[in-house]
Amino acid sequence: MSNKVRTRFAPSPTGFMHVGNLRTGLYAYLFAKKNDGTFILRIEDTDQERYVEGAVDVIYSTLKKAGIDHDEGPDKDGGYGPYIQSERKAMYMEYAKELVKRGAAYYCFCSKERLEGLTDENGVRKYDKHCLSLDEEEVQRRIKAGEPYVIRLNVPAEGVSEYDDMVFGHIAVNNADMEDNILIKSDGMPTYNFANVVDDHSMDITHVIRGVEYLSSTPKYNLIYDGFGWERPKYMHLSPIMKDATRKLSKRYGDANFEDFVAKGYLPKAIVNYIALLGWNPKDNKEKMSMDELIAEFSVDGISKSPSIFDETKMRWLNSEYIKELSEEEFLALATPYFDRSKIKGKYDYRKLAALLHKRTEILGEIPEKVDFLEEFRAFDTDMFFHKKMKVTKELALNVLKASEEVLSGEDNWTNERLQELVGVIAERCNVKGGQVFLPLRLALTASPVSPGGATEMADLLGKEESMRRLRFSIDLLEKDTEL
RNA sequence: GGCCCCAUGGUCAAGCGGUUAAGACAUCGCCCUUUCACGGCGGUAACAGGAGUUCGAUUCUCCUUGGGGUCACCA
Repeated sequence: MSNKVRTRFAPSPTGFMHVGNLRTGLYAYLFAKKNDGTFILRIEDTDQERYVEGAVDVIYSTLKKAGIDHDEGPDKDGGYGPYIQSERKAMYMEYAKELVKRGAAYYCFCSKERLEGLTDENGVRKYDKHCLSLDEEEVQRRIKAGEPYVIRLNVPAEGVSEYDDMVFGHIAVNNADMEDNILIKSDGMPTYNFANVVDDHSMDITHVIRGVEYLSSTPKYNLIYDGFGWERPKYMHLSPIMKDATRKLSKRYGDANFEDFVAKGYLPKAIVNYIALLGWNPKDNKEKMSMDELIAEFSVDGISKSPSIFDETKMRWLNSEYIKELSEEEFLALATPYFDRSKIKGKYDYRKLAALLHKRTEILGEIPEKVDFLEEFRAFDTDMFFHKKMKVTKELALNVLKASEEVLSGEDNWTNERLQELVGVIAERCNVKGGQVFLPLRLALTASPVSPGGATEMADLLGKEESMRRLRFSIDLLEKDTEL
């Protein structure tokens, strides 16, 4: 047993990784790295009911994408294996027997019927230690006779169990409020409660980092450690991430999985950065942080005790910050699959498009809707041309567009730079300000109040032929409208 | 229902007895290479309520209210 910090992340292979769960793993990782410790991955697959095929691979790939590297795990033996709970089955019964010997646990033969009879008016049931009084001889006789049995924890009938949590502080629970939980089920398999303690101890876990749902049952875990005479680990319980004030963010809502966010166009780094900030904040208020910075800044006193509501809007912002710092090449590479998924697949200059979109993209997933207008030009509401601040009216817009048609139709050097110059010419001819040309022109070409670029950039992208076609179309539309 | 825990703007949150109660996101307004966006600047907005303790409470104590968790042969 060394003094080195050892933390673990013990997910169940039940499908995609939920961000709340990932955050727990992240904190365990950050704490270990911050303290020069070891971070261990353990797969808790004892619940065959919930087991999902391929889910173990999801755990690996999620951790890899998130940049969370485990030092030990099923694929990285550190001498504390096996790291998959189902492969550890054999050891638990022996440990349980040891605990019985030490008087901290006992055999129980009570029938389901008898147990149900113990239910009180609130529907709450607490085992009455009925089998605790059985003597050794009778126990052995009944086991030999093949009677089914479980092994229960022997919680003291009186007194208080307490411990100090690293984030919640002192926690005290009356022993009388705790039940003699089952450690070994009648099928000989351990319950989670027991397996967890045995695993943590045999893997030398020094700091147990997990969700608050275990806060009040931790005294029970401690009773097991005490029963064996093992040193208790330190505990760090984490408040949940909520969907809103009353609902926990959970798999059931289907929108909280790491993979789902990646699919929507969030960069893994941004997701990790955001969830790191949910429930924890560094002393200096820094928000955008790399994994190395997170490790350097991480501290337990920055962890908050109250639940945090997941705010996707803020994560979008953080994601846009990460996108902006990408190089043009990197952005083009990331955007290309989204171009291919949009209506403009295979058309237009992706590089040019990417350059325009780069600073205007919060999440990659919104790229298709931002470029679809290139292929979807149709009748629109001409009220868009009315702009009070720019002093643009439909009439003015019509004049400008007509002049634009004349000027632009004779131009063969169709580049952004040249078009900029021509806007000046048009403005002069109509005796209006430049902005009064840019605005109507941009609207005429895109049929949309917001576009991924200015008027000339849009014209450049569309090419002369298509630009002229749209210009004509918009003029017709406006003429028809202003006549009425 | 018993027990454990939590409580600062719409959201994340700083604050650890004396502050004009930070900052970020969102929102609103203004500015900007005359249009979109980016960017810059600024505004609106909070200590759940009530008793104490104290010269003085957002900060400490208690109660109320609200919320979360937990009471399994699930993890």
